[in-house]
Amino acid sequence: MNCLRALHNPLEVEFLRLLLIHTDYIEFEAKEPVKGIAEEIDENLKHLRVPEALAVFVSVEEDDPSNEEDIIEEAIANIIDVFKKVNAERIVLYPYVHLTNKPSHPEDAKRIVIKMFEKLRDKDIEVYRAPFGWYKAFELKCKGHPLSELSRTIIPRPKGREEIVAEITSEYYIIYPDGRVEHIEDLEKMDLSSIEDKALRLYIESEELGIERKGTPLSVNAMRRLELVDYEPASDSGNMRIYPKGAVLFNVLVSWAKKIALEDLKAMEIITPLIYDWSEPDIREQAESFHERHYIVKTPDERKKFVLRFAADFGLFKMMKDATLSYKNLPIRIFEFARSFRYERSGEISGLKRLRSFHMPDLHSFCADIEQGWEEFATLFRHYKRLTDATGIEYAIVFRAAREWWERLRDKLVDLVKESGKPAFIEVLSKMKHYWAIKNEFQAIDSMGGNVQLATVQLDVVDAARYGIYYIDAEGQKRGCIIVHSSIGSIERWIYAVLEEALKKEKPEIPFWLSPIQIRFIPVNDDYVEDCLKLASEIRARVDVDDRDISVAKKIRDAEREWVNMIVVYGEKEKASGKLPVRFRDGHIEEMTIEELKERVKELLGSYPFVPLYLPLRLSLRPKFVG
RNA sequence: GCCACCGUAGCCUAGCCCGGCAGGGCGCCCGCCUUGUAAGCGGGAGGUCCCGGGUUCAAAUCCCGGCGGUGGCUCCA
Repeated sequence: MNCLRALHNPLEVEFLRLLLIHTDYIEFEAKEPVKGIAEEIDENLKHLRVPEALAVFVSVEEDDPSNEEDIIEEAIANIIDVFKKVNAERIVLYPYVHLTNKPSHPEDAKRIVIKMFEKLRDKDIEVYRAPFGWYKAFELKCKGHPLSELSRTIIPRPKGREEIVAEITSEYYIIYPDGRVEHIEDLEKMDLSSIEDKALRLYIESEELGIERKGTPLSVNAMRRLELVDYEPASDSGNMRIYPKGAVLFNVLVSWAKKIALEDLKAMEIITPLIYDWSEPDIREQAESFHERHYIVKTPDERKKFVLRFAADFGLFKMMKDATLSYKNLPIRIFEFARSFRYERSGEISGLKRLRSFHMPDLHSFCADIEQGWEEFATLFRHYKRLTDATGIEYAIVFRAAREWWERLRDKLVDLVKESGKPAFIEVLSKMKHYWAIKNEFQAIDSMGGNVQLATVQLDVVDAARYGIYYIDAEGQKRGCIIVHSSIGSIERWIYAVLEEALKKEKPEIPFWLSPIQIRFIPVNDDYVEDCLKLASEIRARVDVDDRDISVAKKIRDAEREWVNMIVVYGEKEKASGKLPVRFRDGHIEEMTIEELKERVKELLGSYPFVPLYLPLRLSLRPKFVG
């Protein structure tokens, strides 16, 4: 869900020039004030002679006032660096517009020079300043050693992510379904017992307060024992092997994701390449800005390098940049089932929760304006909530928003939470951290009380113009789209969440529609295998037949350990009566005819997607993959 | 990436602290049993004790380095 970020080049925008001269002395005299610019000064500051000084001539160029502090800081760091290297005793700041041919407004320059002066003084450096806005006479004697004459151009160092993030402060709220918005004064000290929604409470403890979990999530062993997913030692860490039964579960989830996107939301599906040319400037810039967290693929002759995509955005945005869009087309939704790769650091990989290779159903909506964007955000939120509810997993609803957008969208957001009937935790950030104005997260709670993010919806107000994704409005003007990024979350994480939810119970159960094996027939002995095969083939469900030559009790035990939803023992009695004893996970047995069973299956399946079981019908023909 | 713990047959594991023939259960194969709602009985095959190095007469065991897994930290664009 992440983006190509074409950052503007700071070189072209703002800077400050310095000329640094290590002097035996510098002497100046203010002669005449420049009209409208000159600062008022004491008589005794009009004429100064400063020995053993580092003379710093400063000119301020057209600058962006929003970056002023950064520029000053960087300039001070440079001056002090030279000051120490040349071992000067004091500093003289000398405003000198002539170093540039595109000077800033004098008021800005004056303010910046004065601030620099004050900062240097605050660092206990003996510092003097020539008055601003006067015609001055000056004289100096340069020492002439190699470092005695230097010029520096100050470019505000683009801030690292850490710095930007460190400057952002957060406030927290809980929005209740009755419309109440509770401001949390102190997250550390808040009374969690007052939160009725258990998942929300667990989420806050786990993610926001970092309370330690009790141990290894149960799915880590279960995924292997159930022959769903396993580690692949012959690959890189975090690249999993998926067994046939895992593939069934995987494909049901994929069908579900596609059904939501393509049928319910009428998105258009696309397929884009996995690898992207490393020499494309925007791709390279984006990839490099991401801490080397990507795989590189080289051609055999090593003449070309490609980056393995870490999200669907690469191909999608390239495609949309080339597309011609009219306001009449909007909003449009584009879906891609995107296998993605992220080179997560070794300690960050974990079970099915965090992988280096994963499958992300990715849905992007392109909208005309913020109103349409919000409508889309709300629509997607409703869908994802309904669908998350359908899996029966325990989850918390979280929103994050930049302050300006929280203020702007607050009423609408509260209405959305009211409508959802579930309280939501919201983090309000002092400024925008990424591209989104507001985002939503569905946070599932695992068997150990830990949390993992599944679905997300993000309202992106900045990226479209940056990527060159435009539409033509009713007046024929080119305008940037509002992009809503969203996903139900990776298929792997869904497998994790479904298993974790099942494992919270004493007798784990996967919801019928997701379960790899839904019904198992157990013939009492060889004489009934053929009948069972025939019955199994009549039901549109994932059904199999345990035809192994072992005791019925043993077959039942195996079926239970495999979490089969319904077990049917079939022998003489059943053949005679036509009634099937269907054993459910809770242990109770219901007698029903084959027609009644088929009806029950239909009910349970409802409108969920169905994927057949692509495994031998007879258990005796199946290999054991684990154990 | 950092810290801690772990790595013995396809799977689960005993043995490791205190160096001396690698043991059990599941699964698999063979045979018997013909099975009725959570493990029927007997036999057999199966080992690079994660990898590399070191100490020692002798290393699964002790030491060093690596790889892999899990948890925590950080991170999650």
